[in-house]
Amino acid sequence: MVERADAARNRRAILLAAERLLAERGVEHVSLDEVAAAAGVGKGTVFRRFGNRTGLMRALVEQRTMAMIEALSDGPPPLGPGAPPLERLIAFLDAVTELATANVALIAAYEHALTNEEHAERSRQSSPLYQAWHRHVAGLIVQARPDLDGELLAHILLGSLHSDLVRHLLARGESERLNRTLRYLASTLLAAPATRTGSA
Amino acid sequence: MVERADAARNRRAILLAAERLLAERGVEHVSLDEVAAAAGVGKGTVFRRFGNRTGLMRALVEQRTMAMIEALSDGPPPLGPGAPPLERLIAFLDAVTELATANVALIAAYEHALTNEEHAERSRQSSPLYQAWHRHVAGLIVQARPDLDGELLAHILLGSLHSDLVRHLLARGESERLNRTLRYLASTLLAAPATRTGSA
DNA sequence: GTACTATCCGGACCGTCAGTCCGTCTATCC
DNA sequence: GGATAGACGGACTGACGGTCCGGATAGTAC
Repeated sequence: MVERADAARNRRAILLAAERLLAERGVEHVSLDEVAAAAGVGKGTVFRRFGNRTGLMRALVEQRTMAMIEALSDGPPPLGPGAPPLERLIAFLDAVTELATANVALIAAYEHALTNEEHAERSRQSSPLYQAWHRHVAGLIVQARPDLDGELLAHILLGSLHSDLVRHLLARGESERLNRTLRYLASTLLAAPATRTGSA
Repeated sequence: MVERADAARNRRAILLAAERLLAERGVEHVSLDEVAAAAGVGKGTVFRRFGNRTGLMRALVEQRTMAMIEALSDGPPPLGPGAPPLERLIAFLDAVTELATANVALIAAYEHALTNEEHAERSRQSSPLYQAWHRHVAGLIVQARPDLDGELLAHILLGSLHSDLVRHLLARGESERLNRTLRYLASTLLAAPATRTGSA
């Protein structure tokens, strides 16, 4: 059964209203009651559509990141397949920094909702979005440097995009600085192993 | 005026109860009502002592980290002053990994409480504990590599201790793996600049 | 021991919010 | 036009963080 027209209309209205409110007030100052009111629907409708607060936030974030995720596997290089690992990694970091920068409020809302979840294995790492990103980065690292712990390093790299830090930097208008350091970090890590003790 | 004996007794009881409950159930399943009940005091007492949820969590965390923070400036090398930067950095990462590993529940509780705070400049980065750590790490990086963005790299390094990730690794009994990769990362970063394009 | 007071105690109370429930309404299909 | 699956909305619930204040008590002075 296809989604009824009124349902589709309401879903759009809710997403739109949520996005607006989230941008206007902070993450913490938007209740689902308000979202419902702003969208001109009942609260029940919000929950029927999105399950819970996290569901709504996830829908918002996915809306903004889907295109990029698809470009990772199907798009043109260097983001998509075809370029050497370091180039792809840098392209990815650029793209993800830009996304994170443009959507701090949204991502903060999503992460926050996640950490408030019940389920044992909540937490950032278990969200499908994060997993897709992580798989990608870990894969690239391992391709270039099979001797490293790509999986863990990918977590650490992605960790620097925690909305906390991004917000901190954005508040001072320094998102470009984040990007520069990430690029540096990536190049240093992927460079051919130096003759040095203590390799991983 | 010195703290009254009953007040001191209650403070200890509350800290103890909170710690126990936090370890038993998860972060999200401990309300201050319960802490009060478990400590055998009224709820008002908890709030008078610690101000709010965050205050209680902070007190718990500080209890566990004070010793290490003092060792950074006053203890023997390599943790304290006297050893070369890389050694000190590695000693610090060892110490902090151990702390984070041993106190995931506590730290998760603290971070979570922080992100629920009202104030604009909440967030991890603004807690005094984090700032002390950050200052230390950033200082060491700059000492060894004045050409790098030590401040930001310090954020990224510390970011890998976000309780999220630590919990993720601990759940699989791999805290030693985290430590190994951090050591590697630190050594690579602090190594003398290679002849490479794209330096920060 | 008594009296006095600064401080603390406890738990009833409040406002807010995520999430549920169910009687009513309506888009869609025939 | 009528039947019905599914959507609608908003009152309701339960939980929680935080406040308040009348009553209790540690500490002190004598």
